[in-house]
Amino acid sequence: MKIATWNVNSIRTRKQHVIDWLSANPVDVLCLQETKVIDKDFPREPFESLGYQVYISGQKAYNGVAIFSKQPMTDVSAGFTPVLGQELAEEFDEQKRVIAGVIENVRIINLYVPNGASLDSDKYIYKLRWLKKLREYLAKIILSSSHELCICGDFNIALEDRDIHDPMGKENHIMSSPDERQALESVLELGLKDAFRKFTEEGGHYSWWDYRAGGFARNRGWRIDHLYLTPGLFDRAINCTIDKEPRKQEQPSDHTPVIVEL
DNA sequence: ATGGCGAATGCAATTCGA
Repeated sequence: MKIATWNVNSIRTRKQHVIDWLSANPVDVLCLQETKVIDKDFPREPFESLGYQVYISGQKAYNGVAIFSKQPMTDVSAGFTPVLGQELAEEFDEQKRVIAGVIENVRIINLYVPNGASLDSDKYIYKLRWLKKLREYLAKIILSSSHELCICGDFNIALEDRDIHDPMGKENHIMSSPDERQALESVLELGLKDAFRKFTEEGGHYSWWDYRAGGFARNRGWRIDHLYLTPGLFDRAINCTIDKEPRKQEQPSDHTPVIVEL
């Protein structure tokens, strides 16, 4: 089974890119972030025509997540509240950042973690609180179900310096500050391992490059899109790669797909 | 890195992203 994650930065703008990529790379599951569209306007048809079930949780202009799956998923849910309760709805589920479902005894949880803007921003506080809530959400799921987990998506965090093209002096930079790294480490302590690092130790491998200042051409990137697996799945992983091809196309997303093969 | 680029909204200029 192949599972991929890709922040497309608007599914309407990137529709043809995703069609082309899926035609060439017919993965079993594709998790998308930043779809940026309300559910009734999501372009379902081309992906259903490619043989995918389409599960979406979107909103106007910002955020938005989706899962495309070759086989129907069970127990599909959006947001934290189906697990943690309705009292969180306004604070955490107004922004559409979580969609999950089960396929072949694997629970796939697709995330778009808040960016945080900068360390002096209220959005950074929200990012840290959101990650703490994510930990509660995952802990409860782990306690109440026997499925293996694949937690994937745009985490907006480069966990280690080798995940950044130029890590010097990035302690106060969003996506690499100690507090947000610790918040993610705390999530991973539940028993999740980075699929990409099972196969690749060296730096220089990124999933996002800034549109500005020729970021991609100069490979000035960050590895912030991740696939984290519970131990049973991690053992089953036979490959995990970053496909830079879509980032080379005209009018690309600033992110590119990451794929794990189980 | 002061900004640089791109998308959405909505129709010009602003907000957001990372």
